[in-house]
Amino acid sequence: MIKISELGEKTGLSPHTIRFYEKHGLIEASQRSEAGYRFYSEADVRRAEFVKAARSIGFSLDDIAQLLSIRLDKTSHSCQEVTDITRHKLDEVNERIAELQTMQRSLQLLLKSCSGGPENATHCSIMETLEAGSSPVTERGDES
Amino acid sequence: MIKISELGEKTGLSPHTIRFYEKHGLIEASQRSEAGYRFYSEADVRRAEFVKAARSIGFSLDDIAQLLSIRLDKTSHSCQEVTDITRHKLDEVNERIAELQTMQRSLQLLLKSCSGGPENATHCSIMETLEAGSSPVTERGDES
DNA sequence: CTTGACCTTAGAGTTAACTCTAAGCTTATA
DNA sequence: TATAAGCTTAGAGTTAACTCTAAGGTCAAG
Ligand SMILES: [Zn+2]
Ligand SMILES: [Zn+2]
Ligand SMILES: [Zn+2]
Ligand SMILES: [Zn+2]
Repeated sequence: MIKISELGEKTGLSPHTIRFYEKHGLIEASQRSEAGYRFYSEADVRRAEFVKAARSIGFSLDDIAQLLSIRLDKTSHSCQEVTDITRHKLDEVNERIAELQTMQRSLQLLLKSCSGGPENATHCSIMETLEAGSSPVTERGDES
Repeated sequence: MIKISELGEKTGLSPHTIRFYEKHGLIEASQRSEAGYRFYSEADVRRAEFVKAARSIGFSLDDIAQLLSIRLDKTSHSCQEVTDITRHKLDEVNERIAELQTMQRSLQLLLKSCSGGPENATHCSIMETLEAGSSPVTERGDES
């Protein structure tokens, strides 16, 4: 049985974060001392490590709550349930990457168009593009 | 001179958002009616469109505040200042894309390892990977 | 018996960019 | 002159995942 700071060291989570996860039902201390100190078993540590691993991959706390409930009773949950959660997360990630890549292209085009030199910004093509009200990537066929 | 809802139609921003931007110094109504109604000039519209364009590209409100102060007096600001802001934003975007791509690879590997079928999750390789405490991408050379 | 490190709780603060609510005033239209 | 649409403000709520604070209790070492 280890205390919260030791669990923190083992998992790389801060005691604050561990308590926060507990409040959200992700982590539990299977024992408390008389004074109320949390004590964690080996199984508690494994659960906390599971949470940490899932978090590192990018799962949300809600996703993790679902994965943990599957973990608690694997026989009554299917691989499909697990892949559904995973695929859904992957979809979100793909969507976000696509959005960011659009920004990336816009920013790269802006940078390519401007010298970046010490001359004043009177004729800066970045400013001009923004003033034209169009993103440099979205600028396809707006008027005839 | 147009009212706030018309500015909203022209820019695709809601009146709420326009007032929010005003509170943060991005947009201003150059006139108010006696009753206090905001009235926007052509120049105000162009400024709002600038904000909208910059926002669409992904600039933060703080970035936009800087770009606007350059726009107000282009002769005393350089192209370099403009590219600095743009490059800094691009760096952030690139960094975020890299993080998301790491997640993407992890999630893809997880999905590849699991059948996703209706069998129960007792031997689910996704669960096993998470229980091993390692992300499937970060799993290089941890022990000897 | 006194430090000092660590633990407890409830609850507030952080970040970004909105988004909405309440309560009341204005304005155009029928 | 109603009625409805639209405007005003201040301020609260939203989201996610922490992060920190305050005020106090516990415990091992010297
Ligand atoms: Zn289920
Ligand atoms: Zn330039
Ligand atoms: Zn400057
Ligand atoms: Zn599986």
